[in-house]
Amino acid sequence: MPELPEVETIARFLREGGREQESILRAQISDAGLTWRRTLAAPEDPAALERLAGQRVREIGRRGKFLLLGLDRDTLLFHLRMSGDLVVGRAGEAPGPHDRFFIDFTDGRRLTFTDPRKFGRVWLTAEPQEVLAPLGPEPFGPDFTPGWLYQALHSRRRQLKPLLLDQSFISGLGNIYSDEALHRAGLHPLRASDRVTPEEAGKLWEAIRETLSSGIATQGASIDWVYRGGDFQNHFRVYQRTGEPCPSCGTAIQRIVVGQRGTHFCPSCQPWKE
DNA sequence: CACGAGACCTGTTCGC
DNA sequence: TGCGAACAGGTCTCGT
Repeated sequence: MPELPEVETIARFLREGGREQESILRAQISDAGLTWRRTLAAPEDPAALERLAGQRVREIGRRGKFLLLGLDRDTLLFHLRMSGDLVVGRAGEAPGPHDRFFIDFTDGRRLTFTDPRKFGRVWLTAEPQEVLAPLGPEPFGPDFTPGWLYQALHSRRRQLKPLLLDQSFISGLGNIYSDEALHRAGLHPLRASDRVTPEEAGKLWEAIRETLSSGIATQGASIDWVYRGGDFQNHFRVYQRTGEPCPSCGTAIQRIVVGQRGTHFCPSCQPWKE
């Protein structure tokens, strides 16, 4: 599930609350539990989770695809990878089969990290910047400008699709939103980054922001069993629409594999160029 | 530096 | 109906 809009949606839900659910801001941790060892990326020793007890949630944020819980002395970072999710429930209940990590609060609630495929990771650290350091600019941050994008595209020679997926280039895009953004920009996914013109870079800049904005506005995409609530899957232009007509021109959407990822595009709106 | 393959995992859907 | 193959929102590591 989790690309920038889905993680942002979850962060807002935890911060602002939702149906029947109050914010976990200021909730105080009483206990923590780990039911799948490898889910904890740091620290090495799970016994160190004991230091969570007593700390309160002071801040809830997102950086790229990381969800951050700022505590009194530490930060908890969550990366949901392919199938992770964060849900609020009652403390004391038996963990479900896919629950990997949880923190209990003194008010009787529990925040559970659930993740069927076990790819997700949690970091507990006083230095979150060390985990986040490799990330490229935030798509809605001040560093991400059309001019920056143009020069960054030209500082390397990569195919556009894998480059957009590279979190050290730009943070937050995943397979859905990169396909959607390239379609909006009218750029072929295999186009060489250093061949893009300033005008095309400007289009791509705008397409990335518009695509992510509509994803956030619809509370992310829910596909299969993995995610709940969002509606962006009903607004896909190309993603998982192989053979269906392009919403702009009617041409059949094509699927190719790029960097081992399914890639969807309109051969007419996104023509191949050297 | 760029790229492809394999690894890490489980669950669902597809094709015969 | 059954069963193996293919596929899935991500990222890391290794070899070329």
